[in-house]
Amino acid sequence: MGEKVTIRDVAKYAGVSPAAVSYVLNGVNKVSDETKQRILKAVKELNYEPNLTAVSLSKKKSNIIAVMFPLINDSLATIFKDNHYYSEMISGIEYVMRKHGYDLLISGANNPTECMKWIQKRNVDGLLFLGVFPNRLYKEMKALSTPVVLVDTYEKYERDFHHITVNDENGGYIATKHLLDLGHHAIGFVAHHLTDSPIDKKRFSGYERALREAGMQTCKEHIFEAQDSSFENGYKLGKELLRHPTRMTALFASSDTLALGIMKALQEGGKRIPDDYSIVGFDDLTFSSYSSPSLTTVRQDVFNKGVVAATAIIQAIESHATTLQHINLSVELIVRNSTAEKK
Amino acid sequence: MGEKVTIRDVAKYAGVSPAAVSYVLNGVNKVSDETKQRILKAVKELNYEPNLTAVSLSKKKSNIIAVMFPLINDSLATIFKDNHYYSEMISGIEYVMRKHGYDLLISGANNPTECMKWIQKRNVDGLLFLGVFPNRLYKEMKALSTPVVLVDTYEKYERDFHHITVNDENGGYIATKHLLDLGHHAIGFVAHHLTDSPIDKKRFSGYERALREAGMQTCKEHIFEAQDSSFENGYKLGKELLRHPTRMTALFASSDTLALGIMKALQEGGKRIPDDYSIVGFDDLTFSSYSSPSLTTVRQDVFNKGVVAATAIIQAIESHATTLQHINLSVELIVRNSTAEKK
DNA sequence: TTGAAAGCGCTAACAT
DNA sequence: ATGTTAGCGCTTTCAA
Repeated sequence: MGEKVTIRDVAKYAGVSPAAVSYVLNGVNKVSDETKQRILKAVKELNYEPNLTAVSLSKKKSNIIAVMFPLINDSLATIFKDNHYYSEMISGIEYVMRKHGYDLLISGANNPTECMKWIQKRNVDGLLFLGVFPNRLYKEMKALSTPVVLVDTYEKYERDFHHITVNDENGGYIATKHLLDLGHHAIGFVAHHLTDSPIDKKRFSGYERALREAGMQTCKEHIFEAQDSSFENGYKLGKELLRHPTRMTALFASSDTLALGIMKALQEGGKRIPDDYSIVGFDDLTFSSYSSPSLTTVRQDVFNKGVVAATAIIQAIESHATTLQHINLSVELIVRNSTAEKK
Repeated sequence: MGEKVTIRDVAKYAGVSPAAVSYVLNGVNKVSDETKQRILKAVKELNYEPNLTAVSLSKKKSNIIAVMFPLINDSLATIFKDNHYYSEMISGIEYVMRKHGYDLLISGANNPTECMKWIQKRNVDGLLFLGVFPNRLYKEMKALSTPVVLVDTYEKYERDFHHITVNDENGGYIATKHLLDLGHHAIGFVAHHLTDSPIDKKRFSGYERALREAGMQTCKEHIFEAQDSSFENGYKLGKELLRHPTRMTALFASSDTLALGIMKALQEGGKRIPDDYSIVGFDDLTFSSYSSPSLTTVRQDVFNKGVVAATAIIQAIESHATTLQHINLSVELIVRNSTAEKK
């Protein structure tokens, strides 16, 4: 194993210069067909594999793309653990990267300075930011010459980065419309963070639009914030709901995990879903169809989102085009058993 | 941004040689305190960050650890998507690696040759194999000088690699014992793959042991294979169960996802959990406590498993010790609402 | 204690 | 078409 064969070995073996080998390997058309064959043969026989570290140093290109997650309590734990969502997306990202010869580095980021340093040191070719980071981070990022693709972030940064989003406004709209069509009037909206999260804002405006079209107004008492997208906070919120009688008969939650947590608490409190409450989630995670009752939700194709994000960053890296990409993916309503006509 | 400051710039600025700077940065005690301070000052003022690619090339150490997943249908999809389990573990791994200055590369592997090549090319310092891979892969891996830590693989490779496991046999035992204690006699066992999966075999022997101690025999009709750990296959199996009347009153499934899928199918078929069937899962994923009913399961601390695995690989890399580590983590039974006394 | 210089393995400008 | 050579940025041996 230790006997690493270098480009020099190949060159010697083929009776040519290292440069010639490099040319052949990099598709530089400077070598006669005859020697080319000889070189290729040597490569094969010696089982030569170029050392990517050396290539990186020389080309100043690492073929590594980093996927950054916000850090919570100094670890990816919460985000990763409670939100399936990201693993599905990473699958999509990995798939594309592997096909294109890039490797995928996973890292948490919170401190902008640390993050910037790390990017420089590691020499990554591109960055994918999944989720929402502290504002300062984005600001510093702008100074970066490395291409950045943002996933799930809004207008604020449109001018500075590529980004991939889904049609959250429409998602909020169709979810709410569905509930209205079922005859519900008092419909709650459960956000993660209404103030911090651009995504939630969008979903909320879809919710508002649907109500408005139905001639209704949003009502303060029907808006809730869970702080994050965990089951647990959904559950807590559900318990809270049980304590305060309300005229609501339906809820639209900004994520499936939240919706499922709420549903659980409500059920434990003796409420029946969908008889007492209709519930709609957002995302359509795998297990949302396996809950009891199965969850009506706004589906986004998360694997595909990963594919699109990875494709975008690779394109940004390889094309040197200066135009920013802004891709907005569509969503669709999946009606299952957590929603029903208002009694 | 482009103006990358190199070690030479620092040296010049401090009026010393690049070597001196390198010494200081690497804690080599060869520099007078006076110059050391001068160098440190220069580093700070120029905001110097060593280029890790160059360091890698020079030191022949990348400070990158790769986490390998088996590829299914050419993507991580299934494994990642349907099994939450891995995301929780990655959180643990990332946490430790970041603390120790390693970066985490994620990659799928199936073809052993490709995999080996990739490892060499990328110059990774260590490998973490999550899950079960084709036999050929392990065989080739042995030739590798790079340290490898296996997670969830058994005896077969004990002599060749470090590995982290949980006490699966005991898990199978306590799950079954719990069911027996509740008065169940006909207890089904649902495996992923009984033949291929060393984990399932262990869990199965725990199951057998409990039965044996209770003076019972395992019964062929009570053993099932789901093929993988997806909800979906659990669901299918549940549907199957509905079609074939059985005297079973309890089921122990080798993963939570499987258990939840089965539960769903059974519920849809009008069966009541735990009244008609008691169900026990394995893993204790976050959402297992949020199902209806919440799932009784064998808990393993997956985040911690990641922490332990990462710690082991780093130790293997840095200590050059030749003794193989074999760490077996404990499990515990979490009794929730999917199990009850036999009526 | 300090520094010059020879690598690490590859690429690319330049010369032949 | 092919080879020479000077980097890429850092480490480390060796000499001063």
